[in-house]
Amino acid sequence: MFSIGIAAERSGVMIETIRYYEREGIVPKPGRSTSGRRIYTDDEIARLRFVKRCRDLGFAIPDAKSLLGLTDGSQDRCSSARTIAEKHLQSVQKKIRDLMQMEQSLADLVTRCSDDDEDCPIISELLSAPEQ
Amino acid sequence: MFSIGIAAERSGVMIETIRYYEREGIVPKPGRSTSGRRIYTDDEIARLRFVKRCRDLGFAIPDAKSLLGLTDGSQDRCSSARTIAEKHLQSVQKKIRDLMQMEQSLADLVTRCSDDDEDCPIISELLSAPEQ
DNA sequence: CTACTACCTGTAGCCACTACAGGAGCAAGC
DNA sequence: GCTTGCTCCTGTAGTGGCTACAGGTAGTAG
Repeated sequence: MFSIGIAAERSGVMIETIRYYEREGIVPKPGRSTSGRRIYTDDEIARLRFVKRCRDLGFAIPDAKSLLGLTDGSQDRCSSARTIAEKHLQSVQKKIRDLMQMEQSLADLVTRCSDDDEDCPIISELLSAPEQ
Repeated sequence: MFSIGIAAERSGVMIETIRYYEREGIVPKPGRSTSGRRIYTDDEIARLRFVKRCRDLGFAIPDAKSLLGLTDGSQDRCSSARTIAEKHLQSVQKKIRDLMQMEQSLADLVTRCSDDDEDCPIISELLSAPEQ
């Protein structure tokens, strides 16, 4: 049985964030001491760590909640989990593509920039009207 | 002289966003008609488009504001612009690296997932305690 | 007994919008 | 001239996922 501070330390989730997760119903409410302090079991700390790992992998909170829901031994856990993970993987891949496009455009601008104040490509290209 | 609707259409910035930019001082306040409606010049629409392009390239609003400030022919525009762009380029590259790391981890999980409910790697790896 | 923590609740702030609610003005058709 | 419907106005609240207070209580160490 652990205090929220210990739970934070062991799960890697900040205290304020733990309370936020509880408020939002992402993790179940833990027990309380007589004086009203939260008391966490190992199991509850594992749940917090689970959510942290999901978040580190970029899953949105609702996805993390769904994945956490699968840990209690429901049917078709694996295919459900894979569906969520594949969907997320695709969105990560799209983000990477978008960012690489951005990177290309930015690198172009920076490369072509040659301290010529009269024709700075960064300024002038951003200013130029699009063909629309 | 154009209404906010036309300005939105020509700049690609949504009406609500234009008002937001004005409120936040990112673009200067346009003139008003006698009945209080905003009136935009070509120049002001070009500024909106400039901010849009900056945002599309992922620049933060303060950066977009700085870059927009350079369009009025200040000294060292080009090197100032390049400094901002290089810094942003680096942060984009870092984001790409982080996302590719995520992608790798996710792809691993999905690949190793084989509909085995007893040992779904997505669930079990997320649940397993880290060595810490 | 005092000082210092760790904890509590509730609320506001972050970013960059987005989406209302509730009202006013304006142009076109009847 | 009157209605209809469109665009515009202001002001405020919501989004996601936290993070950071303010102001208070409880427990512990010296």
